[in-house]
Amino acid sequence: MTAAVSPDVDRLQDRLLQAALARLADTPAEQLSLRQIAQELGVSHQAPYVHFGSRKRFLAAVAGAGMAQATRQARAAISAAADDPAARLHALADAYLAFIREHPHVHDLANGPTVAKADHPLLQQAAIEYWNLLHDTIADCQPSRTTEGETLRRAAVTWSTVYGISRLSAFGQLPASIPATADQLVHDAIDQLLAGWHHRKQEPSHGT
Amino acid sequence: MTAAVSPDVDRLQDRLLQAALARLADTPAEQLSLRQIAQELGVSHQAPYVHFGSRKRFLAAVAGAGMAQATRQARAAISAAADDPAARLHALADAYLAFIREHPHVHDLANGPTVAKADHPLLQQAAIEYWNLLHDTIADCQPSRTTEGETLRRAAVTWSTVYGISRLSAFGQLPASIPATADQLVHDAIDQLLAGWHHRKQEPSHGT
DNA sequence: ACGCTATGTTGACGCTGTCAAGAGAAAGGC
DNA sequence: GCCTTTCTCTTGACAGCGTCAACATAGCGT
Repeated sequence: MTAAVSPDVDRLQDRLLQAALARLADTPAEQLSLRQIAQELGVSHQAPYVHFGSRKRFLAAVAGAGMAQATRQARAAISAAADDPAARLHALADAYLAFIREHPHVHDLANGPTVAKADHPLLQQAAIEYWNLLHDTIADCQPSRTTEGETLRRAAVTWSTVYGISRLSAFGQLPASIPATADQLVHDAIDQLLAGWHHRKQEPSHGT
Repeated sequence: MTAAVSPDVDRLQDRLLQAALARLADTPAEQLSLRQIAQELGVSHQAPYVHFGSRKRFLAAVAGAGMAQATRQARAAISAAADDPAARLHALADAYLAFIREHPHVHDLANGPTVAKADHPLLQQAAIEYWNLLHDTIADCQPSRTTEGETLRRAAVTWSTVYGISRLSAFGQLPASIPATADQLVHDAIDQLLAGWHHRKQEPSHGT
């Protein structure tokens, strides 16, 4: 039972994760080489293995670190938004879009079949925290009588929609003929969902 | 220049693709080995390379073959559905769900960063055909006065929603606490979208 | 002082994708 | 006829990869 005794004791672990995240900026996770990362940091090819045990667990930790960073950015974006629940939801969607655009391979790694949440506690924890953030932000947009089950379903659908548009857009899978940006599609879809929840028609207004 | 002179001349190419698809049933694309596939078919380790040039192009062809098969199944499902446009859209969503559940790794390969549509004509063609099927099925659900641009946007959002729910569900990313199956979420979301399309419209959206 | 645990190193193994060169058959012009 | 080209496929080699095993070195509690 020991935590970090001093801030720079186990820096290698963090440096490995940071180096991997840096490479993921322009390289898919599957062609990421542990040996190259180790060499880049000037350590032996076994150093990553010492700390993480296997490539899979290392990648899971990388994904966890990336997701944790995304969670922090999303929280900051929500805090900076207006006090309106709907505005905060839009801000969260913007943060999601920004994250997947800046780090598509981190997102792909965290949500793909390569690693499982059980592969590293960092990833498991990060996934829970991100989901809680999504859930709470969406729950704040619900009318007062909404049941928790209904809120969960709406959160799942909302997240899936933002996720789908963002991911298809990030990997260029949406046809170029569509006369809208991914941002427009996402915000329109959210407005539509919000309107459906409150079930009386009005013109949704949100800033940006 | 010749095409298939006889039905069993270039069978190796197809057999390679089929063997790869079979392995993708329970193995992620990234840990698929061309050498193993070749050995399984009793040919040399260079045989796949002869036909496809590189691992990337081979995987693109595999993804294309898988997508083409998915397109056929989706078409069949639509044909078997009732004559109602909404029923056909639901049937298409069911086919999509079934495909991603049966072949999650094929779907992941075709929509991920590993291969690009330009890597093999088969994939490019299959992507176009699937999109056309989606677009046409969704277009049939639009009120008569809908513009083509609006239809395109709605098709993109609808597809993204189905895609998001299906993919998150297929890879176990949706929390277990949600009191609904992926099928229920998908069909509820589609019903909501359909209702939104036919209901009195809110503000006309932005232009191009 | 001693051993334990954490942290890193070196060396080897089998597997992978890819390159290079060649074998054998079919196709087609002379 | 034959000769050349093309297509299909094989064999052999190479560097890079993840991983296993064994060893080195420090810090620390007892």
